[in-house]
Amino acid sequence: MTRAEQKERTRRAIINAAFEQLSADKSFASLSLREVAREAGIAPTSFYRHFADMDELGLTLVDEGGLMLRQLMRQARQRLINNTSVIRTSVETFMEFIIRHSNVFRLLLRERSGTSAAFRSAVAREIQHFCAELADYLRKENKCPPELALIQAEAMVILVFHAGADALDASDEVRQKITVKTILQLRWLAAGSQHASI
Amino acid sequence: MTRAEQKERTRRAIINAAFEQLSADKSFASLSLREVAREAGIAPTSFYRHFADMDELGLTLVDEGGLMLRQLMRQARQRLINNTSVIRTSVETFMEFIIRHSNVFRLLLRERSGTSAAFRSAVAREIQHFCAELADYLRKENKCPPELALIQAEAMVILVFHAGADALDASDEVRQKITVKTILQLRWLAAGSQHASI
DNA sequence: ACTTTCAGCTTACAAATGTACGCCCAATCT
DNA sequence: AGATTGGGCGTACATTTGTAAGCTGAAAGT
Repeated sequence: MTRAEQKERTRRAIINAAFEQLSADKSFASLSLREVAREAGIAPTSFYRHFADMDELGLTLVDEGGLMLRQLMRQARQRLINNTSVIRTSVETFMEFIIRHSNVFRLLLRERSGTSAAFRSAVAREIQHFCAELADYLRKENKCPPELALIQAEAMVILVFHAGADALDASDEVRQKITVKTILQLRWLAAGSQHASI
Repeated sequence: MTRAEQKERTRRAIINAAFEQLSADKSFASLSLREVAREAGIAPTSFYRHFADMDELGLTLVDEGGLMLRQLMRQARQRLINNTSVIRTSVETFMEFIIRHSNVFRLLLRERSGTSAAFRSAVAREIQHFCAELADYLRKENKCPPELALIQAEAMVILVFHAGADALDASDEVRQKITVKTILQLRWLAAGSQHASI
């Protein structure tokens, strides 16, 4: 095995260990370097061969999380081809994401308002992408004026994100109700912005 | 000075010390018992004379923060008497609150998605109050069906909360833009729910 | 007047953490 | 083949943490 391969392998081990340890009761801030190293199966000091400190690791996690989110969006758009309602499909896809990758979503959710400015802006950037692409869609579909489309998209993303946060701790049944509720809220927003622009 | 008075006084010193240390870079979770005790001017072990552990202190802080929020709402309603727009007044009052008590707002914002289930539900309860009272207002004012009013209120509160989070780090100018944007979003919601119920 | 209560203190300790330093050895380079 | 590089390790240390145990003195109770 080449040296670069091995290095990349332990780097992934560290990243995976960190994602693994994140949970409802454990935020990234409460993760210690030693803990991560232990889970990754390396000595504490070996950590520094890959990241300067925990912050650097954290930013990597946020980037990867954002990437997953964007992949989710593309997945949702693909589904749209054979389906009617944008809003319903998007919300349902999002809900599937937070079930499958709840730790990733929790990371984004928490660091969005966390103590590190770098983390906050990293998450903000990822969400920004999310909003921009949705706004693009709204412009084409509903012919909103450009700035209004972005404002509408932002509101929608906020509502979906919050719904996801609620759904994290909920049972399947409750999650279903949250989904329905969120769809309703998004439709109001869509209808309201249409109505107002006339 | 009576003994009970003195006890209450140091209890407040602890609470104030905790609020004092909260900031953009310092979450409650990153606060240590010793740190709080130091700031409050007592020995670390004396802390236990007032709270069983840091969690108990934290829940007290959340309760006090929620109380402040409800007081804010009453204040907003009082203003309404001499004013026309509910939405504008509410958003502006909220913005004033997060400027005056940014540490309190940050606490609620963070613990809403924090690592302690007890904290999360405590914050959720406070926000619930917020939503319920707004829903009440919407029912009377706009004659929405009861459940729809609550759903609308929840969406509005989420949007205002998020706007507050954004405004925390922003300049006066940017905060003004956020305010305008949020008002627009809330009006869309109001219009959309009216439109849909017809 | 005396006893009891109890907020606050000092001392003490075990556990965990970040990280500096230096060794080792296999992959890589010359 | 020999020299170099660099990922991984063990040891070590200073800090910080939560909290247990026991003392003190003044307020409150009798």
